[in-house]
Amino acid sequence: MRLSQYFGSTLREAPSDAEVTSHKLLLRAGYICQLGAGIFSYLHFAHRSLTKIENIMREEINAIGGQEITMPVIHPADVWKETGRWYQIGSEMGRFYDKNNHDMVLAMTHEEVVADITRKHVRSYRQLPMLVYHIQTKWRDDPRPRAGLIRVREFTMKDSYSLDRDEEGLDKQYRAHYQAYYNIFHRCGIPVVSVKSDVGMMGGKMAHEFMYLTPIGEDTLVLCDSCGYTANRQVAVFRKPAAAPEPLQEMQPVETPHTSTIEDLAKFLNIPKSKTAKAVFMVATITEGQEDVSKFVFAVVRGDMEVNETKLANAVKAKALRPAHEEEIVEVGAVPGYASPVGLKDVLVVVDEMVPQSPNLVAGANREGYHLRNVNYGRDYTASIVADIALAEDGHACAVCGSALRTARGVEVGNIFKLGTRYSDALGCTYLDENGEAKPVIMGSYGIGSGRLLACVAEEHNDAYGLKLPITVAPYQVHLIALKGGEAVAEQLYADLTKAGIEVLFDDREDMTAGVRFNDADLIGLPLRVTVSERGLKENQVEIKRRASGEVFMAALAEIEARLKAEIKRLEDEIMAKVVEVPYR
RNA sequence: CGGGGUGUAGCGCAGUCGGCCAGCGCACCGCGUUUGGGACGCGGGGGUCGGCGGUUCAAGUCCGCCCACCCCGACCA
Repeated sequence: MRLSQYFGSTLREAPSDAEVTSHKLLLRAGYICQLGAGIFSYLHFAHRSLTKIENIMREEINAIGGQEITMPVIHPADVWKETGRWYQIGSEMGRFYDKNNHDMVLAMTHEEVVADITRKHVRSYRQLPMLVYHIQTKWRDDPRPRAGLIRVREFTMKDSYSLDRDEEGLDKQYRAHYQAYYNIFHRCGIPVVSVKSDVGMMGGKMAHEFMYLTPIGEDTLVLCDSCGYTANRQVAVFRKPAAAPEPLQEMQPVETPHTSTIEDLAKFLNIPKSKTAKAVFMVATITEGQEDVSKFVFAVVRGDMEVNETKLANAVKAKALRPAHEEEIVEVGAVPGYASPVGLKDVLVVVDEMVPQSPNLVAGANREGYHLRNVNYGRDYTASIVADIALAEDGHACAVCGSALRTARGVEVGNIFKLGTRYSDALGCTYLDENGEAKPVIMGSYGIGSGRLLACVAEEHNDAYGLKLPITVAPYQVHLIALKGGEAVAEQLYADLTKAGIEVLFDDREDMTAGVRFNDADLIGLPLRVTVSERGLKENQVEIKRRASGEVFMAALAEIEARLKAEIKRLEDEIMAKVVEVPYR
């Protein structure tokens, strides 16, 4: 590729819209061009990098038995109605009508379509197990696209779907993906950690997310450095400190003016926050039969903890959960700031498992300016549900080994789900087993967003001058620069090296100073730079620079092809050394 | 959806107490000089000032409505 012909251009300054590093650099280096919120064109550099990333995914998924297919981007709504997701998913789904006024859907994922193909073609246990995948455009009308390619509305995803006869088969394919995903990310040059995660809108039983750790991440992870426990904070468990047993005391009101927060209350009564009960009010949307109903949820955790809304939503099987408005709180008879379940009726009370084990807590009196001392679960009130609904925080004890947990931010670059029979049941995917008995196909689904992955690679590999892409992801291997007096030789090198199978980007632009060329090379971030100049040619040499380390050395013109091939091999070996087996957890 | 911000040339910005032809830097075009880390001189081109409506002798500037984009939150396989 000749840089003079590039469709796009480098920018000295990033557009003011861009805030995160990967976004700024990908724009400035001419990789991407934004069309609308969360909608991008991928110019040739990005296109080539994405192709490389996608080919890595192909290799790894092929290696575990995947067969590549292509499924449509536009679906008739019928299949989505059959699985119910047409009704469950809100504004995130792109919907429109075709010319006959039929409901249509822009694909946001492909479980429905895979299940449809399965019910039409899979008959016998002899056809299983099966693994199919495709690399396809998705549309998710995210409420808030952000951070360049990190969170977009239109994106390309590699998604695989496993079909199995039984749980053992599913588990095997799930674990195969687990390792294949690590391989993919390592080959792209980014470190990731896998965490246990919530199943969300996919439904199903078990899921892992693959997280690239970065402060710009929007998920919070909980990690144990001691035993390796990792989880998305949404589902993270921790060992809750047991309260010392003590005899139950008699419940009695206490006047506590201006203590509408746990902080103030603990200070006013001079007790630890763990001796109080915190009330949190939410309104849940719960599906009952065909209908969605709103339910007021009164959640109680110990005062030293926060409510985990995902855990709470799962505990009440809610489809959605939002904080209650003040009027709604008053309506059920509670007093904000001084609330407790004591004395309330006909309210869905969810209590964290720690609360019944903590005797003699201070809780609200449902009366402005008053609390109750020595409130005890079972004696003074009961709950509809007792469950783990507490949020894991920095310093909490690891549930597995007891060491202190740590939180970190991450970007979800991939996920794997054990779906089970949710889609098979809904769409009627069955096979006949050896006994001629019809059984539901067991499914799994596994996704990686390629654009988001590219953004994370850019986020990981850059410096003040620009990108420093790994050889496996960079759009070209070599950035060839001709300085004054080196033009003719550079032309020849461009032809020779390209012919030798080396991917060369040739800066053949006229009337550019050396500074501009070097700066653009640093910005675009190819792993190797070759400079041909009068100065070097006097000694029959050209200069090679390693972008990642900044090392510079001269090479004889006659040996340049061999030297570059050796450099490329070295860079590839460096990456492959990171591709190792990762213990499953 | 709630809160905040921004919209003036391809990019970054000034101009916003209403007042001539709307400016600056970079980029772009032409000529010349330069050429190992974002050169210099001379000469150019490029704007429905986000849109619509209003106030006014006069609107980039004031008022109203709308749109787009960014950030925080809600939401999110």
